Amino acid sequence: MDMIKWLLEKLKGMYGEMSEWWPGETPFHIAIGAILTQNTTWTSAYKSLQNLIQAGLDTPEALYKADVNILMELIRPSGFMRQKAHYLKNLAEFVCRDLKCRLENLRYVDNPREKLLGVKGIGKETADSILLYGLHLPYFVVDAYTKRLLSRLGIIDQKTYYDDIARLFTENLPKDVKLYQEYHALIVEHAKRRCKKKNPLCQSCLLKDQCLVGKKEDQDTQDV
DNA sequence: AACCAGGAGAGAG
DNA sequence: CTCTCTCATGGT
Repeated sequence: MDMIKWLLEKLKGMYGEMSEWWPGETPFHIAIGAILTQNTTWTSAYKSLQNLIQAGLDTPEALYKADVNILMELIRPSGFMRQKAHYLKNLAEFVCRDLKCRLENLRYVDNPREKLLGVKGIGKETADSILLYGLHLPYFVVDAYTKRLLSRLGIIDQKTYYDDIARLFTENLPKDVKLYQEYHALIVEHAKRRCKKKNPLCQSCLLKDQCLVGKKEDQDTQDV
């Protein structure tokens, strides 16, 4: 009855291995990308990230000193430029002030997750993304896809909290960073493939979390 | 031409 | 604590 492990095997069978799913040369690049990709596609976030790298604003020091108006132009492609520009500066300020300008030092402090959550602009998913993909620490990333998929499968209901969903994974899987990384990647990869059919219960659609065309939320909790 | 994308913060009740 | 609103741009 371990749906978590069952789902993992199912997804692996469908999409194969997901190695190096989150590109990034440095942990700080991962962190920047995590903020930039909030509620946008990775391709858009990637353009902004490249702009920052090209402008030499991809280090905590440079970002900390950078002019916000310049930042806003560079990250325009990924949307929400006004707030994200400040979010990036908040991140840079935190890293410089509390971590001696090295994000890697977050490994050696107590409650690294709480420290990240203290930065305005870094919520739970962003924090966990930084920890898991940037610092290779065993935190499970939960996003809207994860929540929708699990609720569609009847494993959880729609109002289950983030931390409870994350715990569902960590308690039913070996504590393995690579495994956490791949599992989340598989869920996102799966969600990106839009379902052609409209029947949410058809066998081929069973795992699709966007079978209900045009509906962002399930309009009811129809039992299977 | 609506709809959504690898969310988060702020405000109201 | 639980909704609801806003934020911006780019691609179907």
